[in-house]
Amino acid sequence: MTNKDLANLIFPDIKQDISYYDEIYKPRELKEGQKVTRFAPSPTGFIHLGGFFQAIIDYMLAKNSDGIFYLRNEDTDQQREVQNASQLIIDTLRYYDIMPSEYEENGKIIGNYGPYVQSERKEIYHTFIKYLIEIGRAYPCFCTKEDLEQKRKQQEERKFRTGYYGIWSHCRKLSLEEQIERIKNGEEYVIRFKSLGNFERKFKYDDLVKGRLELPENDEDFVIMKSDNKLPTYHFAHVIDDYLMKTTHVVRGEEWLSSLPKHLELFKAFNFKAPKYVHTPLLVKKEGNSVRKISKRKDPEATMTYYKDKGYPKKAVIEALMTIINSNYEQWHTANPEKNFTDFQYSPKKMSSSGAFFDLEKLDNISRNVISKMKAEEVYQELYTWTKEYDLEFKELLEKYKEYSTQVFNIEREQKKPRKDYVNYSDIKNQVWYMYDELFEKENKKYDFQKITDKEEIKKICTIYMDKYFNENDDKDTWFNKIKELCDALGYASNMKEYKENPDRFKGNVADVSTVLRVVITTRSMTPDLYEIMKLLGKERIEKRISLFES
RNA sequence: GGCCAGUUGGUGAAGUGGCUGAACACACUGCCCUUUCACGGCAGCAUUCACGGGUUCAAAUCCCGUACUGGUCACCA
Repeated sequence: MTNKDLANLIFPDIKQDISYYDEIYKPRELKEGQKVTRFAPSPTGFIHLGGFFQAIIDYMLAKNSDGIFYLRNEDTDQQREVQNASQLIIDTLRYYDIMPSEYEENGKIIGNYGPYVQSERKEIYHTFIKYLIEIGRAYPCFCTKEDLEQKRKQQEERKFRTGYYGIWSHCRKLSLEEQIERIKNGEEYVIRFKSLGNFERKFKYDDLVKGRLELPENDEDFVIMKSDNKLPTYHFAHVIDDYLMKTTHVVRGEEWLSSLPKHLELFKAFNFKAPKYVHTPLLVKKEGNSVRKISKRKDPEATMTYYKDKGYPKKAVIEALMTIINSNYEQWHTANPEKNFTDFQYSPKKMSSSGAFFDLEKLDNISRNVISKMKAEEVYQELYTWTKEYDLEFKELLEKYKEYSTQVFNIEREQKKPRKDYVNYSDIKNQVWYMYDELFEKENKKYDFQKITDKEEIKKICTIYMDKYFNENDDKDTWFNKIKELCDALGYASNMKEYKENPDRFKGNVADVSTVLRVVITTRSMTPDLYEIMKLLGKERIEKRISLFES
């Protein structure tokens, strides 16, 4: 009886040895410095903000070095797998325009290192596991859930470290004969890695984000192949795939740091060169006084669909994440406004190594800036696209009044200091609804008058203004001068300085009078430039609104 | 509990022994500009870098200890 017999018993169909795959997956022809990165999510639902954050880093690392970014679907956990999730992940990457150059979609493999779905790579993993068994570095374990549970209890009681290691690794000591016999008897088993490490021994490791680390060696005989579906665990699949797919840099969350010794020992057992690791800080959120990982279940903003639903421009979302990734990104971006974010040189070393808050307020601010820099036509297009999915009523209005809407969005826009009214696309309607009669008329109007609230006085101001002063063709200065004339005629101060010096001499000032007009026309006391609003609405509609108010 | 990591303002953070009397951005506050609101401009906002000790002429930066926070300890990734 030899290890080889055991290996053949477990994997009778595997004929090739591991060198076979070195023929298939040749080293990539990389120039000096080119990086190969990957995004490797498990398809358990919508893409998570933290995952997306890592995908951007992967993408940056690859683009910065003119390297390769690929996508691998880690679907070894069929229990938690969610239908369509893998498609959703691709859709999100496509939506944000950070597409990998190698991936698998609808069963179609794009790239030479596939398949890129782990469940399709079973035979590969089995070949490598078989090899490990042959060289005596892996063995079957027949411990049941109950056995393990009991072992853990004992360890806790006796204040030992929990885990399957050293004297606690029961099945490691089984004889070859017994192993073979129990398998032949049809007993359930997993395959465990046989660790040679010593927990008391530390080794130094340089992580690209965290810097120098001191970690204990792994001594656990962790599971590398599951019993039911014979798929590998993450630890094993990671090592094999990133070796075969020639990943140079592994970007993953820092929750993986503690299992790094396992991975490193596996790489060593195969005599593979390990990739470099970029362990990114977790995205956290404040809850009361404590801080916790941002969670899909509790936080709507943890799911990438949130940003699409709200209508944040893609650029804004990426920019917000980039400022967390490297805080000097903002300065770079203001200095190079026309450049694409991928031109920025990302540096893992400059990344904060502690948990980062994703600040929605900051996102709002970035988003305002992004939208304020767009041309009116672009706002129209983006908004229109958004409403198709989220606001059909508004979509119809946009269709009906395309030219007009573009002009509305252009109020105080294409100028040196554009307004920053719009936070995101879902917010625009709240800002411009009064520019559309359809929306204005059905609105339950609350007129927000400020200083002048007497209805008769308001009527008087409106009537006299329309009769004697309003002219559709006036330019802005003439328009304002006429408002001032109106003030003089009615006993309001047309000059603010004069008013401030002698407030008692006047009934009010030009601002108060403007506010009256503004509120009657829009119901709001705060709007963009009244002149432009009136010009767009036109005489007829202004009159209609005045009479609507009076009735 | 073991192991690992982190701790600079309300937030993201710059910072690797003297150029920091702690950048920059967001938020906040005040003033100015002004037909409102915004925008913009100006100013303010950490006498101090979790705490305690040490090294040094000099420490947020190096060392030790303490506290707190987070991660991990699955046939989940």
